[in-house]
Amino acid sequence: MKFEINCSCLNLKQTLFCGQCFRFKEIGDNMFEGIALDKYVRLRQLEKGIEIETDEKDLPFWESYFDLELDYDKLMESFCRDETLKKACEGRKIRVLRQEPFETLISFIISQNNNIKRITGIIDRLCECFGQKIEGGYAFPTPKAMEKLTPEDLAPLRAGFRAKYIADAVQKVTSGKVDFEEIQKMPNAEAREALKTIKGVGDKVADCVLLFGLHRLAAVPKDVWIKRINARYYPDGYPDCMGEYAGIAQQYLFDFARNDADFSG
DNA sequence: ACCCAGGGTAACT
DNA sequence: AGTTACCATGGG
Repeated sequence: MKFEINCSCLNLKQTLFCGQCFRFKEIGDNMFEGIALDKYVRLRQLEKGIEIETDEKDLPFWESYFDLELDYDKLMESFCRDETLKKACEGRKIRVLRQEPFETLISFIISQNNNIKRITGIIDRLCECFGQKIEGGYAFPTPKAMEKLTPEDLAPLRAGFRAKYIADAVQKVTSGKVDFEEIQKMPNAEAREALKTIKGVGDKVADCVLLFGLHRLAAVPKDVWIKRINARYYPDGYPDCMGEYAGIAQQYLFDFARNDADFSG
């Protein structure tokens, strides 16, 4: 069934392809399809919102996924008090999605020292090999479905040295040593340390899981692009207007750095 | 052939 | 505490 949703600040193309999620494709003019966890969806960009094509029972899932409750107009107004951030927000309507923690963890372990195109390919193969077949493709594999996998079993993914990290992450999650419900109760610094007990998870990947998987909007993953932004524009730290939403600001700065800002010199 | 990619680890000073 | 080689793979 198709549902029209009115909402501000949601450009699908920008939101789905800004490096926070890896399972969507553009299938036509302003048309997209993809899978999150075990749910397939088709999306269309409207002038003042989006059209969601999905089973009626899954509509609340997708409304939550796009975090439609959060007032981005108010946020943008605040961000624009900073000159650099104002430039970064110009022409961008990106929402930070509410993704599932395990899928986010595995995805961003794969992301380390890697590029978005290849990350997407590895995740595609992961889902085809170990995920359940569903309408439109393959679900992201559950921790249980991956429980016994060794790094050798993961060889078909061609994830390179990250295979052993994936295996350790699965082991920590299935054993309960890493428990997302417990981590969600912790303050940011403590939650980050808990995630870092996983092999191959450092500050950056942990912050990605906090921001994209646990919706901790103050978390700022510092990848190479954000480091360039920080060195040039924020050598003395971030302005107050980012506040508790610095993670969202970060997503605009990241896309700005990759597409608009000139870092040639 | 060389360099880089939404980094982290281990082994050094 | 701060640097550095190395880790697989694929694209420019």
